[in-house]
Amino acid sequence: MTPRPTVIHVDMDAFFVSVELLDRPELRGRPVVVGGDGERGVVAAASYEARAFGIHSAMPSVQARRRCPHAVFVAGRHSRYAEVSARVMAIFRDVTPLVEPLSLDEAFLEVAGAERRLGPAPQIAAHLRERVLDEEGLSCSAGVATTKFVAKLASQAAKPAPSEAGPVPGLGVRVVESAETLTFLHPLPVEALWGVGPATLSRLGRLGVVTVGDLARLEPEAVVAALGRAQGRHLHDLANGLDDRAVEPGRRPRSVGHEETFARDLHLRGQLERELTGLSDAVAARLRRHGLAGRTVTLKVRFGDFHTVSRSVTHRELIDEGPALRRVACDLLASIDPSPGVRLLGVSVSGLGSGGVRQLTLDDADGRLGWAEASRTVDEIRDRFGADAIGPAALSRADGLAVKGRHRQQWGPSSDPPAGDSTHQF
DNA sequence: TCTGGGGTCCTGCTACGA
DNA sequence: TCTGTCGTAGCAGGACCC
Repeated sequence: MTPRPTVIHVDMDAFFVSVELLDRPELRGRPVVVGGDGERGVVAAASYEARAFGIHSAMPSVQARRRCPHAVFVAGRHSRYAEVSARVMAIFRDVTPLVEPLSLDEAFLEVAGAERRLGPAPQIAAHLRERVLDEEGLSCSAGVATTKFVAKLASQAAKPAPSEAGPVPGLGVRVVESAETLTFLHPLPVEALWGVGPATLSRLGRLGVVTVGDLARLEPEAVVAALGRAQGRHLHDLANGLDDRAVEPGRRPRSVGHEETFARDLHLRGQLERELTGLSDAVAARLRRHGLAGRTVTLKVRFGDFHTVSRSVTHRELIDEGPALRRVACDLLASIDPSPGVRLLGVSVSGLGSGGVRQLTLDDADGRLGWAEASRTVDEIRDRFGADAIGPAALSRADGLAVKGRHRQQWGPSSDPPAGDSTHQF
């Protein structure tokens, strides 16, 4: 018996832009770009009107502005998108508990268990679209298939298309029956497969692969020889419609990190150590919010020429406090010469476990105040007054150098960094 | 023509203990 | 005691995704 399609992939249409248009309806019908507006900013999302000018996400903002000088640039508001996303995900969970969010604006749903109540999967997909539109005023596209990756490709096939005359509505829901899987997949360009980026595309190109069908027809050994064992087998399977990954609700994060590109390169170790204070504080706060702590700390440094290095160290103790994390990060920074100019600095923590157990704290170093207690108090203040209400005193300075609210802009340094600050310090 | 920030996963290398 | 091998963990880098 052929399997029925019961996996749904739902993808919000131009999500960040659509949320902005909810709050600023006067911008409807205009090319709108959400993202960083500084010289080093990038586009996070573009309206279909902006896409008609060739603007797409991850494009440098300066390039987007050149392509469409009359576009409206809007700074992103991550917390607002997260808030709307949570309500959309709640609608999905109302239909099935088996929801696997991929990002703020898309998720997989396994609906086999909901079909008796709500009808076959294509009907459920249409029902979900209606509810998201009715309750949140947002449009989304859905793909329905027997496997996750085909459902994802199907949702892309259901999306609206940009055009100079405005967006052309898509199917809304695209269903790929089991028997239809290969005829759907094989004409697609091979880069449509999840996991084929520029580097893999170029390697496959050397084998004469252009479409998914070309890849499917190759011997698996040839693909493995070109791409390595794991990726080669995986992509060859996908090209043949094989994907046994299940929808996994409630996946735990494997790492938590924070990184920041500076408005201009930093050359002095002291400047970088100061930045590490803010980054470590932000990472530690997020770890605690999720009830997590980690053993491995990784420092990422990108130089002005885009050359990027990382240094990591694994400790016995779990870390979830800013000062302890900063100390480890500064130790890692000591092995790097910043004098050529550092463009980006990042701190991440992996090897995660449950937080709230014995941790590496400043108490170990100098026997003073318990930072665990101070961290909890900081968390409570942020819960009440917002993420920027309190911050490390080391980040308070008057020269405005490369400092921005850790929780404001996410798509590159602003062209107009916030001056001064009214936060409490510690 | 210029490349953000949040992640995941894989590979190759090295160190280390059995 | 020395040498080789194997498995594993840690580290660094790269590719990819949204």
